[in-house]
Amino acid sequence: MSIFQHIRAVLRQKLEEVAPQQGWVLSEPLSTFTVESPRDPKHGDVATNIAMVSAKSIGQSPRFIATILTEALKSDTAITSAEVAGPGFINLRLSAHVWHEQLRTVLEQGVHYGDNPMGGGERINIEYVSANPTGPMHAGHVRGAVFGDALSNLMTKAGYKVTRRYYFNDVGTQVDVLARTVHLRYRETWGQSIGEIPAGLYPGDYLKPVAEMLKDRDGDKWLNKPESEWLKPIRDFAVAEMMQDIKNDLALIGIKHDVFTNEREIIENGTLDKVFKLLEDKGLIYTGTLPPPRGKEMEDWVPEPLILFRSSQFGDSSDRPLKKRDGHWSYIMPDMAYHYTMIEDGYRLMINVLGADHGGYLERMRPAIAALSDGKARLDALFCQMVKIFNNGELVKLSKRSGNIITLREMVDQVGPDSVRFTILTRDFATPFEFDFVKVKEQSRENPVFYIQYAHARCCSVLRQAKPMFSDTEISPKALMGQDLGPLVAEDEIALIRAFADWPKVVEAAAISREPHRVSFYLYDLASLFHALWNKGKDDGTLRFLIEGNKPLSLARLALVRGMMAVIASGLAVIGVTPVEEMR
RNA sequence: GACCCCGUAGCUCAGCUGGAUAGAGCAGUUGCCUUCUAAGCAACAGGUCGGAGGUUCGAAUCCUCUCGGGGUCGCCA
Repeated sequence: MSIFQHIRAVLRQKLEEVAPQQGWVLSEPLSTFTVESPRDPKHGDVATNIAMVSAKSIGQSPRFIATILTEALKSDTAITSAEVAGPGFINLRLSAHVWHEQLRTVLEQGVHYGDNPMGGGERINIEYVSANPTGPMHAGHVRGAVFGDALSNLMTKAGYKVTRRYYFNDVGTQVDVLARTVHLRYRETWGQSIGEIPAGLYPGDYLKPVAEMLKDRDGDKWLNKPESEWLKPIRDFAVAEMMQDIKNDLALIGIKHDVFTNEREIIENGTLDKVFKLLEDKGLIYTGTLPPPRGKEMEDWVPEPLILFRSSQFGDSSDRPLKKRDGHWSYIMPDMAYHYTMIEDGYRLMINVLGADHGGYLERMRPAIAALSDGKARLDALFCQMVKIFNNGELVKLSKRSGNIITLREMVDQVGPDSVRFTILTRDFATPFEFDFVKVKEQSRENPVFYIQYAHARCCSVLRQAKPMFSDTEISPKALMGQDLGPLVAEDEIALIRAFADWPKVVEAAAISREPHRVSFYLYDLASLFHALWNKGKDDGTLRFLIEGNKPLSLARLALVRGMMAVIASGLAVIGVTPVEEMR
């Protein structure tokens, strides 16, 4: 049980004890009060607003209730002082012993410290990136990619069994355009003059290597053949190559998916037909004509009867066509089948990380999932807001059409993977993100991520110093757990342990709100406490971690250093950054 | 016509499900390396939290309205 849970239980118990004596009637069960470590250390180790929250139902002033409670609390052995403050807060100080036990817990659990059981081992699916294989990873993909990856780490830490999934469309217009462009580049490799890339095909040079590989594999086989013969084989080849490129690019920032699901397979293995039949059997499909969309000029709008899904029965603003006028499936049909495979597989929660430009997706897909799972499965979408790229204050217009893109590879080459990840993960995903290439490059050496890594490196440095000092003593975390931690009494030392105690709460809150950036800020604050402590040791020799001739104190402080390393490592694992042993 | 996101220091952003004097980094000013790595520390300066109402012990946070910026509203993906 964590310190906060313990205090919580004590508070509730004391209140229930005191209430009958005072003639208070507790009309509702108390659960909304908070128990937290206050920002201002003057406010004690732990603060609670229980008196203020319960004031109304009790019918007494918050300060009066708080005064009664503080008297009762003083009998608890973990609590050394309790006082009323401000409008009715109760500020508690806890015995050093409580904090020493907390540190032992950290040492015992290591990188698993902060793991939370809230997920209960439930399998969830997190889909992210999911760019179609028609071009390289670029700046626009990076945010969702890093966010999705960190969210997966976070949810794993919070006790979920996460499948990291990439879903891509390898059917339809886009991949046909890909194939045609590759064929053009292929002709180019044979010395044919192709001129400018025609409008409608993909510009940029990135398909040249693909064409070269095609030439190596197939020779001149497709040179003078009609499109009907080469379209399919070249498409399959190009899609496979592009997916490989994407995987390689993602690996540059440490991203690896567990499962790749593609549209073609879902169509070819009959899942799509099965889903269609299923909806038909449920009476959710009919033929009808939709009104033209609102608020948008539609020049080519032709009212025509189409096969529709009754999604308005499930909260959608309109029914949705499953087939286009030309008879092909509309994109939502394979997507519905894709989600059906996951429902069949037992997933009840699916999280999709999308760009803000996919705003309408959730409204369309949720009804289908409700229908296909009889309301048992749920899709959540997290919309990462747009990334605007600036170059020294000037907005860079990115467009795939003109071939003006900044690739993921360029970003990583110039800024480094850790800085890229950390910069993205110090923003709420819902906040529009301005990424100034020049500034981030300039600041890459002073990126806050190094501040955190530096704290870890300093810990390692202390350990290196300690080894010769204590050549006869084991200084592993497990061994240090058994040390007497009594010498840890300094205010700043206890403050650090207090911060350790916050970590599990940060994990939980971040997981509930799906906000991995909270982890970044927590780690930064933690590192700040450590650096301050370190520098105090420079001013005052008695505060150094290792004190020559005082082994009990040094070993106790080594335990603190080990604890720091464990929490930093535990947090950086969520961010996806490796803790370093030294800064170079 | 409807929906979503954002508006906090000169700049980039935090502010945990309503809490105590609104925070950090960068930029600016000033100190600190004979001592575990100065990629660090300490301090100064910088704000009508877009605006107006409301809810209550208490609002940057919740509600309504409003202004500004971005996104979406297709049989496109």
